[in-house]
Amino acid sequence: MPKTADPDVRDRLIGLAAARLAARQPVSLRGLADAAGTSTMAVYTHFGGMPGLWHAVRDAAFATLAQELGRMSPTDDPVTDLMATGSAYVTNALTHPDLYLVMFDARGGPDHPDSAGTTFAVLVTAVQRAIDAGRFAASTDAEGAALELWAMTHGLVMLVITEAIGEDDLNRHLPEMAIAAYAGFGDDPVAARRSVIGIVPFRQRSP
Amino acid sequence: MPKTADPDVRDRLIGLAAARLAARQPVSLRGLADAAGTSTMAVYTHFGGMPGLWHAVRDAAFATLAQELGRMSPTDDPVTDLMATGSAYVTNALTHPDLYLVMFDARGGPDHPDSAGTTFAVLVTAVQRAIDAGRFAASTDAEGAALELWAMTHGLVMLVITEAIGEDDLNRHLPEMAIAAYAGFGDDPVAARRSVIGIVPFRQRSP
DNA sequence: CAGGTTACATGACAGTGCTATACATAGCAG
DNA sequence: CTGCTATGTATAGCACTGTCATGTAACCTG
Repeated sequence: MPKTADPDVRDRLIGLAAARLAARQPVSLRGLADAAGTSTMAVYTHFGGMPGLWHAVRDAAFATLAQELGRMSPTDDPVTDLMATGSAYVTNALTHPDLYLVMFDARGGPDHPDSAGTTFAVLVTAVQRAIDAGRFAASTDAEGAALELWAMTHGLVMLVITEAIGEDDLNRHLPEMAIAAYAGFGDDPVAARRSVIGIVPFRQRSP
Repeated sequence: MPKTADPDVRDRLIGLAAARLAARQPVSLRGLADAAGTSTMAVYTHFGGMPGLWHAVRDAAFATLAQELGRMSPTDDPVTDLMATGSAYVTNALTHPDLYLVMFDARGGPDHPDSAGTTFAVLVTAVQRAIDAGRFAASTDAEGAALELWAMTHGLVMLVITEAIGEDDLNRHLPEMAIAAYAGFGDDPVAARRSVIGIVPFRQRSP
């Protein structure tokens, strides 16, 4: 009996929100509805309100990131792949800093476990490959190691986005931090250092 | 000739803003002015607007943190002191998570260099002590090493505050990450590990 | 004590997210 | 194919936000 909601409107709202975010324009309920050619109520039927919209934007951003990281073609060196994954992660974050902030907005509330989870799983898999290849100690906890790599990368990225440090600081220090982490996971420091060569720069140019 | 602004009103506004932040109450211009027993214009004469108020709150938070970290009494092991500094940093952040978010709010704009700078200087000094004591390689860049330790700690803290990971994850992984970093700075891994013992837990209890 | 300058009070304005109500439309029952 | 019903959407208003123009009163200087 019901009239079905138009999923196109939903996608348009999410896309427009991300676009205004990227353009550093204020993203407001009325502005979004006008741009989408609908009324403010559409946001409530589809998302239940602005927080719900932000939640959907965040989920979409994580899905895009997971897809982006997932389609990287692995080389014969799993540690090099790990470093390349980190590089892609940083590039994504610094190319869309406002979207990255929404992804990690503290006012986001608990999300579906598959939002950030699937993205994190990509990293865990990459770590597991390094373990299986014997580069990391067999006793290494893949999830724990992935969490540590994620945390250090996230920290540098956040400091860059909040302008506490410069982008050059990130390019200078992330390789060194990664090498130290890899060594801590039982990798040969020399091999770890070799795996990092040629990965930088993390981003081609400023936007 | 002029009528001088009351610095007491200024301090009261900053303190009330921080208090409402800690109480997780919405901090609005009118609510603040009412609680401070003044009018909304006081915020404009003292801070030029709400962004200026947030800026002042952030500066005050950094000053408090620098003072808190600075009055830690050094032991005979500079690396242990470094770890203790990190522990105090984490405790401060997780005890006042909303204030921590304001300190690193991306919409804060460029701040006076002495705001976060003096806090960071405390960490640089602690690293320099480890270098002078021969625990870190003499070739170690004190500022660079401090930045790396800061970034990894900040990353873990932010992930905890945004509820991407749990507080127990931080307690579990920060020591390991620090040990790996210390080793990368040239410290003996065994000595590094010994320096970390007894530092955890980073926070006594949940708030 | 007078003058001028400034902090602070009042009120209005544009904008925000949210929601109660009215309307239009899509889908199923007959 | 018709009519009912359930649902998405439009409209308008509410309470709230930060900002600023104006007015008043207090202060310091000369």
